[in-house]
Amino acid sequence: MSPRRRDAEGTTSARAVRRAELLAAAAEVFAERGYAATTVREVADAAGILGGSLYYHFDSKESMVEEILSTFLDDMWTGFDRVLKAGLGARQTLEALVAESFRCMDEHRHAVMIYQKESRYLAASWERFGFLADSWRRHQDMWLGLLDRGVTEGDFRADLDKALVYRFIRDAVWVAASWYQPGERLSPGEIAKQYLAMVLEGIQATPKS
Amino acid sequence: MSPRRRDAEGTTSARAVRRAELLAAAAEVFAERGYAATTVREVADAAGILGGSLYYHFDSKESMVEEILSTFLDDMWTGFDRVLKAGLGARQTLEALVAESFRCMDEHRHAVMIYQKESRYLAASWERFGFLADSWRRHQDMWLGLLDRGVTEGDFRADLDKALVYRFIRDAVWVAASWYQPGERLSPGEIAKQYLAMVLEGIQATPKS
Amino acid sequence: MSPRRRDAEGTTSARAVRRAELLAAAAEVFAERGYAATTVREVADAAGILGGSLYYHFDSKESMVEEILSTFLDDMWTGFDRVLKAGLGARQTLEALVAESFRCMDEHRHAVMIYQKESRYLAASWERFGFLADSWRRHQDMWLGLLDRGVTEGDFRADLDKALVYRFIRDAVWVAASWYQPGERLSPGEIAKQYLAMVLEGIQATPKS
Amino acid sequence: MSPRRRDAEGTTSARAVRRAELLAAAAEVFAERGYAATTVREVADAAGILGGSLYYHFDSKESMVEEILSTFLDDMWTGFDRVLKAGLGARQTLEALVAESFRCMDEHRHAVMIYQKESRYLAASWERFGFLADSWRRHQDMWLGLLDRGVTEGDFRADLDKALVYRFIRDAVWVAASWYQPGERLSPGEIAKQYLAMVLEGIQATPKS
DNA sequence: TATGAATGAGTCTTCATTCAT
DNA sequence: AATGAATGAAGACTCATTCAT
Repeated sequence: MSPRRRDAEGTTSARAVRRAELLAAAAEVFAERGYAATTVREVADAAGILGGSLYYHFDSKESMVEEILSTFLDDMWTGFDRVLKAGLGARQTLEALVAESFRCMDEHRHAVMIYQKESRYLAASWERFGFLADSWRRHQDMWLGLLDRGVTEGDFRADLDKALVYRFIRDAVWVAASWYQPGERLSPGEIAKQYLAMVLEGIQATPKS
Repeated sequence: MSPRRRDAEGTTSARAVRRAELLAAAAEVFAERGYAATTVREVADAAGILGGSLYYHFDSKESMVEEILSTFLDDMWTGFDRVLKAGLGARQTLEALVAESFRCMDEHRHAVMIYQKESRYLAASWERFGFLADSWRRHQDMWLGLLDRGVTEGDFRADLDKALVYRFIRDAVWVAASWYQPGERLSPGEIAKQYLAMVLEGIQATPKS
Repeated sequence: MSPRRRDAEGTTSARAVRRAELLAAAAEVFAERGYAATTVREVADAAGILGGSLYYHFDSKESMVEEILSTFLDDMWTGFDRVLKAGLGARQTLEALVAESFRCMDEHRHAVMIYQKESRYLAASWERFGFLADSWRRHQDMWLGLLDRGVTEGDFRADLDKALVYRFIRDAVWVAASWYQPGERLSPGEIAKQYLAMVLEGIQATPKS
Repeated sequence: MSPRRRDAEGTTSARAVRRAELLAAAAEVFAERGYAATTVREVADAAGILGGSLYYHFDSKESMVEEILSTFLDDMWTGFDRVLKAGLGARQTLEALVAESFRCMDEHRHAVMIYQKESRYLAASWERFGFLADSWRRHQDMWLGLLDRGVTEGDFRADLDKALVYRFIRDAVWVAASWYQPGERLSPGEIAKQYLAMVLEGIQATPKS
């Protein structure tokens, strides 16, 4: 029986638990220092073992990031799909997506940072990371579609360049990962609320009419 | 007049011109691939010379990024300082800063991308990059001060978390560097205008009153 | 008992043994070819491993010479100090020091050669090798002091320039390292005896009185 | 007419003068830092020109040392041969050789240092430096022959190992180059006298008989 | 499961040397 | 004669990876 086999019955085996621990350590270091600049030894140090020992659990440094990112993306798209299937209006969909994004950030903070910073480089360098480019494309389609619908339905302004708006929202939301600290002052929900306020209504004081 | 002569009167000497060319090539590659993941050979290839030849002009890979970043930051802060000294109201200051940011992005696109992605890593790893952390701090002080003033003066909404707003604007603006292509559809000025519209008024359709 | 265990009680751990082996190989090559002219690959070849593998054990080429030299100097000064504390007369002290020098040469032949040839360059180039200059100074003080005492006590001639005599002895003794082959014709003790005969009595045939 | 041609009629051409200047600068740096550790740029710096410019005068770094050393050796052997042909007794020959050695050291100090430190490495590494090994052999033959004669003629003690005495004298004399400063306290002649006193009579105080 | 020693490809950097000007 | 930009081979060092224990 191979020690690498996926656990048959979904039991969270000791092995899977250890993998998750190691990946959490790896994600933190990758997020902080950048994937390319991080050595396997640094990952191992963070996990409290020696460099070579990581290779008992993982094939390579690459397969570590891959697993970190795909785990996060699976979760994110599960969440997004749930929202998209809920049959909400454009504006409420947007609100739900932003909320979902911040929830993801709360749970996969380091993965999100890596996704932000390294996607392009990874996708461009190795075929196995093609799924990252796919995810960005899906992201774009989702948002452009939503913005279209929102304008049609009269929820969103029609005088803005949609490609610009898409990037504006995408970036503003995701870059938050780089400063967000779980368990700090603001909860993901509160941040989402304030972000939505800014995005939807702007930061300008409304003239008392 | 020999090109060898030290340039006394600010004449751009042949040497300085060559340095600038090489740095432009380096900036592009660093921006695309990431500093750590870029090899000196790739930089040299992009410049059309051999790896070792770069060391005639620069001490090290590090000193190349250093010069790229400091040149950009000098220009940026010169621009920002000009705006800040102009004695404008909070809202107009914000508009001018955003416009200035996009102008910088137009001129130093790759440097901006590097500044975005690598600042933290560089500043944390080597003392010589302390000026990056300084710049971020100054950035933050500038924006927080401006937001404060804007709220006081009644230009900006008072119900938002200022730290959040600061990061929101900072990120939304700067991350644009990662997709902005000089000479494409939208000019820096137009992008700035649309960004300001979103930031100030939001993307929500205004209810016909 | 695992060889991995940290050696608490001064047990020579496997690691320390390996280091010593590698340093012995390095010392031989450095002594033969000169430190600067020796490549890390040559050291590794001499040790039967690959270049990169040396860096598992040592930080750098520099730290290899440093360890070679400091190990030797520690031993040498331990020996000299023992002699100096023995309360012998000047002449006997000189004899004991020369004997001790040849014993050191027997045990640390390559380190001595390196000490002879590279001290000045190393000490002048890197601060970390300041201990070499210190050792030379101590050497000088020791010999000048001894010669002074010897003249005072009537053991040594008074008509010679002491600085010259010091250098004469120092050089004559230590340069022997460059031709001395352990286990050859003459033992360290015999060489010391003959050297002392020359230094003390000269090579001139004594007139039959 | 090639610019490299040897001046036909022994005229000290401007070219030859410049070569000598450059070689003097090179010798000083080689002596100080060691041949292998010295860069061509350092030689050029010492000469006040740029690295590449040296190649107008010399073929290579190697040919610089070669010329430095062969010039010195030619002079030295001319001097030694004059002494050997003078038909002196063994003891007086020895005195004359030592005196001649110190005269050479005075005139070719840096070359002597290089000869001392780099001969073995150079001779072992490149065929063109075979003349160095030849010189050492000739040296050895000369001294061993002289010592033999001196013992036979009753000038020197018979109870010493001749190979040892040879090395003793050779080293003691030549290593002086490493500390000798022309124009300091002692003249070459005085140093020679004191060295001879030590070598011949020893440093021991002679019992008042 | 983990260790620790080693591998070997690859990286940054140095430097002797060339050459057009 | 000398400059300064470039070459290209080689050197020190790094690091992902392997493997016997």
